[in-house]
Amino acid sequence: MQQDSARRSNRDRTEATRADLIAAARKLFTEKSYAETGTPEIVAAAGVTRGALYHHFADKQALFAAVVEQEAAAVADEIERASPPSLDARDALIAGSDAYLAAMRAPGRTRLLLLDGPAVLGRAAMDAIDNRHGNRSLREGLVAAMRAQTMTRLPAEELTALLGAAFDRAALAIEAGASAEDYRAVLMALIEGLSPALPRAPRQARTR
Amino acid sequence: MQQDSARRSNRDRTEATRADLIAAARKLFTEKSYAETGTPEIVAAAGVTRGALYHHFADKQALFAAVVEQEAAAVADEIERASPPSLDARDALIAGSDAYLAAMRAPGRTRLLLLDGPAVLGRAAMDAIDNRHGNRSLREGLVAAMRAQTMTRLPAEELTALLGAAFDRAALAIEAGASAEDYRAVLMALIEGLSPALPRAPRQARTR
DNA sequence: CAACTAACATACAGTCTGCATGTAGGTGAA
DNA sequence: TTCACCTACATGCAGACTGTATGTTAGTTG
Repeated sequence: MQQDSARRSNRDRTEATRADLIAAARKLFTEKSYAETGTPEIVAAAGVTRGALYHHFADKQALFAAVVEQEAAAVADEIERASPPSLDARDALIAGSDAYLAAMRAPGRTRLLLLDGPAVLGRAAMDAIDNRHGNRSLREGLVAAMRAQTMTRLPAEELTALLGAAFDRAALAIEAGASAEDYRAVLMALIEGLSPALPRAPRQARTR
Repeated sequence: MQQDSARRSNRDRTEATRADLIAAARKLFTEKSYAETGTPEIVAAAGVTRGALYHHFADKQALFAAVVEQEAAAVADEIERASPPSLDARDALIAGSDAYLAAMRAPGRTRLLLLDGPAVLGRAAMDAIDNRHGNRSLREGLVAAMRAQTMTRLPAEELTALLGAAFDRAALAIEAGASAEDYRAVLMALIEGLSPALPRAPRQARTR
């Protein structure tokens, strides 16, 4: 009778414990920083012991990586949802940009993904995560725009990385209290600048 | 007789000890990371005890901040030396850009200034340091170019931050083994894109 | 030269990480 | 069904690190 809560398969136990740990760690890593969050605090919040943590994750960094991966996926999801394939290249790029900036306003996300992430996991590992999630959208958008002849042809990988870095910096500045409009304007000017052939219509409505 | 080494004024002692600590910390912070470098290791390399460290610096972070400040100043110095006021706005911008990318090739500098710095000190503190040193050059270059009508007028603060972020990302990628030429080309295209009125002459000299 | 202060060295308390060992519960084969 | 095995944890421990408090020596000042 008391089976319902007591009787759980090993796979269910693993899944639940891992999810609890990731959720607790996510909350703490976004409220404080990676360095300021200790594993005793995490496991207390998750309702398990440190033994469970070190059973499921190689070390504190591995748990952090799992949190980052999940959070990056969530951001990418918000972007994809905001820029459906029905939009043309330029509009999709703009919609995706705004969705990214909006998604990064979630408390603590900028520190998790843009400060602690690169420092703790390294730029290489962080690039791999980005390329699986957030930057993938941007890259596809840029490639589409270049294919549609609305953008100068440049190496996609490199352009994605640099524009992505600019977006990241804008997100950080906006969270720090800077004007979102100003940063958005500069970002758009940077992208606009890569569209050579287009007449320089100042602020034409975006119907296409 | 043995005064020469034994007899030192307090100010000399302080200066020497602080310099030794900063130098030792700089070496270790650039070889390993901030987190992987312990204060026992630093003071051993500097030839003092941890008591001296905590006498001169509030904590490990404060020592790190001093190292970052010094390193940022060194980078800014290399940039300024490469872009004298005799150059016109555009040439100075290009020379400064190349000098920055060259300066960031010093081993460990990208991690110190671009990964650990922001994560440990926070973006706000890091911005303050950048604005005193590296970014100042870039900002002045951009403002000069905008004044000379060779660049679209945009908010200087924001444009500097975003272009600076792109430069930073390029430096990281280049250190990771990416093609310096490709990243340089994309950076130049981004800057070039901000020069609207100019005919799209590929590489016209720019006497004014 | 005497009082005072700055520049350290030493010792200690608290906390953290990672691992090694122990145990209870789930699983698969006979 | 049962028994051997394995997975999922809990507990305890070793090493290391940070920051501070206290003690000592060397410089400074009236």
